[in-house]
Amino acid sequence: MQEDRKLAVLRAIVEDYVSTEEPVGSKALVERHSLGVSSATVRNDMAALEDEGYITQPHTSAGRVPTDKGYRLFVDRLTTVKPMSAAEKRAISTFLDGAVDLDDVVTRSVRVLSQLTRQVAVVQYPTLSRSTVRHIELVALAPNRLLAVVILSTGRVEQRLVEVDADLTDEALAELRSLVNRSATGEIIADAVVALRGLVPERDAATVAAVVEALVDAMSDHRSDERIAVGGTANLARYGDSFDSAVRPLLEALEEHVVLLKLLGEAHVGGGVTVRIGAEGPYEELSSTSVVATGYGPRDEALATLGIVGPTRMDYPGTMAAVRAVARYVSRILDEG
Amino acid sequence: MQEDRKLAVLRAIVEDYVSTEEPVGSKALVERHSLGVSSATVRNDMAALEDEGYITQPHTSAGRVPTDKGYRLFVDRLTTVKPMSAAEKRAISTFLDGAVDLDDVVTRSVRVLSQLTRQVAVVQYPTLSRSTVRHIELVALAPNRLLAVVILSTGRVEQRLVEVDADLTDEALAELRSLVNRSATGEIIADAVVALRGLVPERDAATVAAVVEALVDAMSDHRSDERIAVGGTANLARYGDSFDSAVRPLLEALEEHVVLLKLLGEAHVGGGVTVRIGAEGPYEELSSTSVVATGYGPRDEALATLGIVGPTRMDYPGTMAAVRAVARYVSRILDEG
DNA sequence: GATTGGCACTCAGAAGACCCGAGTGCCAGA
DNA sequence: TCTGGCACTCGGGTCTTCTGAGTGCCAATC
Repeated sequence: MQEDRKLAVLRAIVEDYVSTEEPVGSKALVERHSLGVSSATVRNDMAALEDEGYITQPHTSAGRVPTDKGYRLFVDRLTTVKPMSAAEKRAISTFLDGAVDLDDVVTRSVRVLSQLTRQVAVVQYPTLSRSTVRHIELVALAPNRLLAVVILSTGRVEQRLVEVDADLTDEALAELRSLVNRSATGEIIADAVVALRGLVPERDAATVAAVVEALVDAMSDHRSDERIAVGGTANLARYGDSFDSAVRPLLEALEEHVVLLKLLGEAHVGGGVTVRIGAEGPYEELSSTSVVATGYGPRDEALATLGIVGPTRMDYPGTMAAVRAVARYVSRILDEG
Repeated sequence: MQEDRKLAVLRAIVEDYVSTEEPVGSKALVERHSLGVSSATVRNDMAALEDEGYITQPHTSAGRVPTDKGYRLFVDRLTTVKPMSAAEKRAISTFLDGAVDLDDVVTRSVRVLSQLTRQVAVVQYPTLSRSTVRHIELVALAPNRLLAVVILSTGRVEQRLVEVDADLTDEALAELRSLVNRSATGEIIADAVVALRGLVPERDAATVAAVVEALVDAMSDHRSDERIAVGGTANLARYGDSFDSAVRPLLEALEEHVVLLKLLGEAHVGGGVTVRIGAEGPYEELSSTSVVATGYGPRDEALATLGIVGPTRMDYPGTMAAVRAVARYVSRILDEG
């Protein structure tokens, strides 16, 4: 028995099952793929593949279906990520180029990704942690009330209202503004927080403290770390069968951004596309869903993660290509912005 | 035949059908409600109600189900919006009080609303159109690059990057800043746009024009008008039956924010809760979904709309109460902020 | 005139019987 | 090692039967 033919059979099974959504039998296989052998031979190979745990039959006298292990082998060894067509590339870049700000980039990424893959797309907003402070602005809204705005290198803008006890003159505000900017501008978040906390004001101590607290709060706000955009949920309607078992927990996971972040979080920094198949992950309710994700960010720093969530029965090569392509374009845009 | 007993029968049918999800028969009705008459009498009433189009039977020899018209009558005449329990009120207010900024208020509203009603909640971000400009800030990021930040009375902050041809000195920037603030601060958006466009700069005409364009763009940006938060989609899993016919179009509508806005848009300004039942709306695919919505905003200005989307078969009194309560609390918070 | 008990009628959906054919495993022969 | 052949399995479609909830209507009663 030839080892590589066995792999060819596995590949054929995965491809057929993904496109037809039905268990594939030996006869159908030899008809649709030119394997050069008879169905009986294929049956022998299939029996071997089943012994090794790569495929399984839902019931006797039915065709075979890939197992998680089978998909894993397929993804790891039988897949060459096929490049996107020129038209698709153009579509991605022109669509993303139209974005007006960071939020819009994320929104558009979700959209393009879900449309390309026809799956549920998930894009994490760039995290604060590695970005640097570009500028801090203090705006007086009323004599005893001001708005602290932090502008980060990623283009993210965080704001906080600050109530102060003593009324501030414009001069005092200007002085304060330059004070905090001297300490924080150009620093990465963590250092900026330390520098701000270490400030020893000459006067207006209470006011400075209040402002610093607001700034620190804005910078270390975990809410923004956890911000996530989800799109393409309408694609869930294509699940059709297995509604309760698959869609319900998935919808719940999509609402629970913490869960989503954990799922995405497994994506490695090293530029590659990470694939988690079915029950490989920690959530047994999501045992029939896969995650395809990758990091993105300017200058190949993986500031955040994006990807898609879909049924284990999905077109992995195409999906991986789309995820990778979108991540690259987004990264490039962040580079320029 | 007594007219008010007929209405009591209709009410009983709606209530039973909503709770059991099954067509209700005459016998079950007299058992569960103390109507004081026999099932035969109820049958007569039901026949009359059916003639008038308030109820219908899915097939002969099945119980009755309310029609859209039946729900409409129920909502209009048989419902007294029951007040929320003290505990629920407390839950709403404490949860919403924890919000740190406008976006957070919206996010939390969606969450609390979907949990209270166990439906899909939709909250529109406060529109710009009626808000006023509180302050404009210009921040130099580089000599020929600046960030224009517009702060509105609703607490919304819009920002735009501006590239300018000539390098700007700090003095020139300060002058420009005070110029645009003199024209726009305190004005409602529409007037501010006119004022800014009418500026005749003494020098740096190209720069001023670029900044003004960015500001106008930020203020009249329809994207923000159309921003919407959606939550509780996991509740769709409870639809169970009628998956394709109901959930798919609904998921699509939830993705298409324009459609959602139209649905919500029907909510009147006049403080009341608006209910659109089934096919009353313009989208025939959503003929089995209802929308319960109301406006909200500070000082009873309806700046935006919030509400829920769910199956026609829903608990209208409870849902209407929840929508109203959340709208009130959000309005109050906007009042204070 | 409104209400009620009685009764014949209807029909969706559950339960069971049946059949078909796709697919398998295995074996003997090439 | 591969192939053709053959007996076997069994999920799922189809058809039939049966049951009971629910109806409509009528004559009797209040």
